[in-house]
Amino acid sequence: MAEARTPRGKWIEEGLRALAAGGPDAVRVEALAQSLGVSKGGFYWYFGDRETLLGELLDTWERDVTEQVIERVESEGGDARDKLRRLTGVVVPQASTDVRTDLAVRDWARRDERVAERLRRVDTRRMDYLRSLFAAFCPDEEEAAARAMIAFSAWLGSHLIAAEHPGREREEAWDLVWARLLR
Amino acid sequence: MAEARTPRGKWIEEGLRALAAGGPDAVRVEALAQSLGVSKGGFYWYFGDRETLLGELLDTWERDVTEQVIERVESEGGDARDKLRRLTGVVVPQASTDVRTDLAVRDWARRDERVAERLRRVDTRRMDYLRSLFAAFCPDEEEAAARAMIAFSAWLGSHLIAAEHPGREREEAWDLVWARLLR
Amino acid sequence: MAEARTPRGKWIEEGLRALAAGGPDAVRVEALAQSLGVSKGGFYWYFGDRETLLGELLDTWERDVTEQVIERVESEGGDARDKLRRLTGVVVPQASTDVRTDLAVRDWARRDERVAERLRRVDTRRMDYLRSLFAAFCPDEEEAAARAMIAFSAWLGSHLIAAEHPGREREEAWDLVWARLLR
Amino acid sequence: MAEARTPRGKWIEEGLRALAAGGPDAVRVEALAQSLGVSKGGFYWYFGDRETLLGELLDTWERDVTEQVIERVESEGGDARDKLRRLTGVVVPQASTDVRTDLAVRDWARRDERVAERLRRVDTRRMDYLRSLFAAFCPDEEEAAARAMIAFSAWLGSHLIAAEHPGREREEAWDLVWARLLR
DNA sequence: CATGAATGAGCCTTCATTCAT
DNA sequence: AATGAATGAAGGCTCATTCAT
Repeated sequence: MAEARTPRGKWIEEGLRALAAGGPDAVRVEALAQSLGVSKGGFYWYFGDRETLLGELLDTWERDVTEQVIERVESEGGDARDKLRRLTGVVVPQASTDVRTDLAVRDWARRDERVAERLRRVDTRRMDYLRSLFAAFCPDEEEAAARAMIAFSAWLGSHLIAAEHPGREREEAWDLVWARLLR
Repeated sequence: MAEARTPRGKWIEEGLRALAAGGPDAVRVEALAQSLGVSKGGFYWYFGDRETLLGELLDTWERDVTEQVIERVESEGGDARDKLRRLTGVVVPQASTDVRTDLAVRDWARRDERVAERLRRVDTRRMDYLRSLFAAFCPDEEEAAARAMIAFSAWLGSHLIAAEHPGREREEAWDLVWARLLR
Repeated sequence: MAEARTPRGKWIEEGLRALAAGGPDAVRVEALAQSLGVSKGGFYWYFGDRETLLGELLDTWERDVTEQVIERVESEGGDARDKLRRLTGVVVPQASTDVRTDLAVRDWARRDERVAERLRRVDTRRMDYLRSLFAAFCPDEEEAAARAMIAFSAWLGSHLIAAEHPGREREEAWDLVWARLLR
Repeated sequence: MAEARTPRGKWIEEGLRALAAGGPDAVRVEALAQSLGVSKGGFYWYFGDRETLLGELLDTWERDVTEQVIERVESEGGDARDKLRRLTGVVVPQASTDVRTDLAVRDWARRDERVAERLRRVDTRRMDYLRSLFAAFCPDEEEAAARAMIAFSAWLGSHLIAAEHPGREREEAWDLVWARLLR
């Protein structure tokens, strides 16, 4: 049994990389093949179809940013505030958990209802988790919900907003926002 | 001299519409022509090539979401809180000020440094304005900066996060967030 | 208004030629373009789709081998026997009425129900006409029907059967068959 | 020495099936392998390349529709008319003697001179046999030749002509034709 | 200004074939 | 003999662009 030179996983990995970098349109069979140093034909051995790959990219992303991340955060213990701090800091050397992948999927969802549905599922799952963490130290349910939303928005916003020198060091401003959320 | 059947502005308008709906890749010369009910010939008369149109779309967007919006908000008077309230509510039947355009540009910026530069300029301008409004009733400068960021993030986030039933009515949660910012 | 260098009709003509020579699979956009001395891209100006061309080839063939042929045969007068003689001899410098086109369509029909349906329509029309001609001098209806079938089969068969020296000159044998049908 | 899991004959059988169903273009190595439930590796073990298989399909077909059929018809005795009746009715559960195979080969012959040559050989052999049978009760040699041709054409035609309701029941009309040939 | 037509590059997919195991 | 994997040559389709009128 010969080992695959370019196993299925490699294609997905490269696909996620491309997705993060350039959105779904950048997930081009030929480009992936070239990045992997193989001929594009080989792609079809595994996937039959570009659509299929795209679907599996979403599958992988979905799993990694929900179950996997939550598990990781939970497994290390600590109180809700610790977990929240860890959550944003989860540095995973995985294309699927790259914020850019998240942003790319969000963009994609705006044009494709199937993706939108998935995103709804994923976001609902994440918001539920976030809210539950905030609820651990926010007596008011509404307050917890609001903080969860701000936290999520802030995470996205900090990667989306391009403003320079917003008064003082950008980083510091976000740290302040974050500190207030954990108060 | 007859009026142009399809003046420059029409192409830009349609271009912005396409950009908002499907991102830069959706700004296809042929598609625009079809939407306008003309052949693409006229397009090349005005723009020479697709890149040029794309550039002008950004020009238009840049002007509309900065100067134009600020002017409009300022011209109607009131205190800073009034202006902030108006800011988010600015309902303009213009493709350029559609949030989706903003999101599309943000996505685009991730792949194109030239767009990123523009976005930096625009975001900086907006953040400055936002911060100045918050500063009007926030004695602490850091606090004003933090609120400005949250406000901007919340604006984007409320259109980006797809979670369903975040505890209670989605709208209400965002209203709460907004109310806290204006406190 | 510039004259099309390669008008729609040219593509159809070339398509029929390819169809006659190699069956539907030989109707390749690229091959046609090359035969016409243009780039394959131009094809899509007219047809949008290979399927569309294929459909129009059938339309053209259908019209040419029914209405057109019958009209031509009828217009020159004479009695039924004259018309029958003319029918087989209709030498038209048109790809659509080339026997090979007929055979190609027949082959195609075996794999594609939509084509089969068309062929049924066409064959029914032709058989009706054939039968009506035979009926003009065959008192017995059954006899006319049988002769029509033999005539049609003979027409196809004479182009399909590849046997050499069937006893004597091939041509003569078919002439004999034909003579008996007109008796 | 284990038996071959998929012996040579299986490939040929499946190949003939594909040929009958979709013509030579449908004889695709991968498709055959899938039908046989194996990978295409074995194919190249036996045949080296597609051309070789195609050649053997023709070999098999040639043998089966000439020697084999004639032998079978002869072996059961009876007079010429009996044999003729049996000839058309030869129901063999073999892909090679399926009329569709015959039609496919005929189509193929139009595009490939090598196949055309084979078909000539086969048709000559069959016509000779047919003529000899008719000659047994047709004193006139020309008459026998004509009937042989009509018989052959009718066999092909009855499977080729798609007309509906040719006056009365299709079947009956062909029976009448056949009856006249045996008169 | 605008149309009809055509070009060519780029991408997706299929399939015969090859190769190491 | 057979499998999993990969190659490369077609061939279909899209789209920015060009050009003559």
